[in-house]
Amino acid sequence: MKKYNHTTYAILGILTTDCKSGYAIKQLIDNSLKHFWKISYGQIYPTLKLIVDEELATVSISSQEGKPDRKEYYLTQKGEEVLKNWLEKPIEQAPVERNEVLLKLFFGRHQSKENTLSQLQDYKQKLEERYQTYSGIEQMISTFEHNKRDSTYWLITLDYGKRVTMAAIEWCDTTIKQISKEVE
Amino acid sequence: MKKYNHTTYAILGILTTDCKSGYAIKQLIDNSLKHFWKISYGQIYPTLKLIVDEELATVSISSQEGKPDRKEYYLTQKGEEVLKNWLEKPIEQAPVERNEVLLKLFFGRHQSKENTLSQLQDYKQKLEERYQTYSGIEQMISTFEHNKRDSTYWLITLDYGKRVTMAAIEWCDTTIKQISKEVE
DNA sequence: GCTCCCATGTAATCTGTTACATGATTCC
DNA sequence: GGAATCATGTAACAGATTACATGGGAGC
Repeated sequence: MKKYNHTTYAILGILTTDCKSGYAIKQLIDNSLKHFWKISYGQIYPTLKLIVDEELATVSISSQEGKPDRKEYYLTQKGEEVLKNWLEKPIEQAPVERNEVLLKLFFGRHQSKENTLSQLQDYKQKLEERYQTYSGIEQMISTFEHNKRDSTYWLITLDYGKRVTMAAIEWCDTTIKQISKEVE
Repeated sequence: MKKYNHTTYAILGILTTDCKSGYAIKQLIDNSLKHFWKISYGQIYPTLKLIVDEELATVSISSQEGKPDRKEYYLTQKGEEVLKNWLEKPIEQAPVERNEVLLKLFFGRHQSKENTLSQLQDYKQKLEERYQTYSGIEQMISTFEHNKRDSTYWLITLDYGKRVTMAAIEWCDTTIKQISKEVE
């Protein structure tokens, strides 16, 4: 089976939801997916074009009252097969996250401890804000979203974000303590 | 102060260590940095050229016995200032990691539970292998590296990797249990 | 008319990988 | 001579962001 890039698979996946247009796809990403998957319009529209060229979906124009027309994309049989095939294939490798803080820390020997500490404190604060964001979304889903089938997977991804973020926060704490002690 | 990209800063940082040539930079990355920062030759050599053009470093050819000549790069005053400036600047945002497993899971409603489970088990295994790798390196450093100043920062970055990986493994366990229960 | 949101799209640019080309030196 | 390691480099391609251009419709 022909290979496509990750962006294509992500968009095919989104097209199985209620989001059928380029604009709606972007909204879904900005509302829900952005914590682990971002796509810009500069990718979305060209990719939708490719998807139609490859006959993975068909387009039709939908008129809406009070709003401009929009193009709606619907997966073809072939599109569904390509998506299914990707969903069933194990990932090639766990992602290697680029981490600028670790990079700066690696050069820590050539910095003042005070600067290293302030980097760590800043990082910790950003992580705590992120954790709060995740918790807030979680609360909102638990409170308002009673469609269990939808919300379950949503909550699972949030749980991932929270756990990993919390582990990083704890690392910050430990490291800050350790380096502080060395300053004395 | 003029802005450069992350790759440039990373290379400036590496040039403060004993690694002074393009080849040596690549070795350092493959040996130590690759878990949170990868760079290919296709970036290294052009960036080194840029660094010299911008007068952040000077080059000289170094002859070695029994090996081909190599070019050695040394930071200029300006290069050191640019590096220091970057090291002191707080990061703009904590990195957003693309996660293909979460993406697939997000579309989980449209998959069989069995497939979701097998994705999770595969992911867990990859994470466990990674954890073992980190532990192995840690052991090696603790055993053989007695230069405390160097190894401290080294161990801190490894600790980060271990904590975050372990959190992800625990998430896998919880999620696998939860989804298994739903299958019944 | 102006602003805001809805909606689609593209061009320029940046970032990064992969594959290839080249050649010195050592050891077998 | 051949293989392995050391060493430098580039061209083609892939992936992604940013900024811009365009325009419909609603509400003030």
